[in-house]
Amino acid sequence: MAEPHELREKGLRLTPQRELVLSAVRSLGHATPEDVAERVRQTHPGINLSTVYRNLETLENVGLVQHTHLGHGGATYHAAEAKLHAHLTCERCGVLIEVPIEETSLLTQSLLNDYGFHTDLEHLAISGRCEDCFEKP
Amino acid sequence: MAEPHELREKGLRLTPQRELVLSAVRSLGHATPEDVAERVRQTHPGINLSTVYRNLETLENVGLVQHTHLGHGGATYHAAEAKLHAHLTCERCGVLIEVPIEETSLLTQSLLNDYGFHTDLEHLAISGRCEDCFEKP
DNA sequence: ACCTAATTGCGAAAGATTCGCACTTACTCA
DNA sequence: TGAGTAAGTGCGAATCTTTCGCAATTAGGT
Repeated sequence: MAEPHELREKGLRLTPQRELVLSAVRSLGHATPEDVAERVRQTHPGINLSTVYRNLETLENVGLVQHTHLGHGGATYHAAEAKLHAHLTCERCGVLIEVPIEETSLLTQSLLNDYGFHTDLEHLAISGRCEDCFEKP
Repeated sequence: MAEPHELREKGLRLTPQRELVLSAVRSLGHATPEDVAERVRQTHPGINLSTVYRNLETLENVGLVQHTHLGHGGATYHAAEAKLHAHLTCERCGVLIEVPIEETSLLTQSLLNDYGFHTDLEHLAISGRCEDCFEKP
């Protein structure tokens, strides 16, 4: 009667580290690998950063998490079951705005028609200036 | 009657390295700092990578070049006088498609209306799958 | 309980970018 | 035209992020 754990259903071994990485991503929303590691360390201080990286990759491969590039270097991870959304990031203050994917359907439709390009707005953020930062130059 | 050099007009000193960096960016189109360095080395073999980085930053500050994030780590630089365009990058094969900025005006308009967000599509690419890569999974 | 392959920890390596500092050089001005 | 000076350069080291190899550990099947 043991209900199969969601990780096992994906063919993954169930390790404390892996569970903690997954739940950290879920509770953090958008997080860098470093953020995730920090959160996991609260309950599992010894976790190695490599392990975090490897688990994020593994979890992404089975579709439980996703990463997005918000601008510079690092990727951020979020749970895959979160509602589909595009990301707006302010170049100035870094604030992150989530936008329902429907908001962008006119664009993705025309890119498809005109260029045969299948847009994936989840993977890369849209850059710009938020209202506040736009006003004060 | 010495006509002022464009770099001098921006208040910058005119060094061989700086001129070469600028002309490398102009002739390369979209280039990483490493690409730029390689090109500059053809005429100025001794140039240091730090110098390339510093000049790219300087040139960007005065508005002669711009950088764009195409996806992962590195930024790429292009001349600022190039026509305004958004960038589509294929996640799979990395091909880069340039799209006139008007193509995206419906999106930027609605992001402005709905979120007060001033979109800057030059700074971050739009990710997705090109036609070829979409067909073969 | 036992075996095997997956997973982890650790330290090193790789790649990209930045920084400090001493030396050089483009430009200013007398 | 010849200093003087501040910007710019080269060099090496430092950072930061991410990846890798390998030996030790451990989860899950039998």
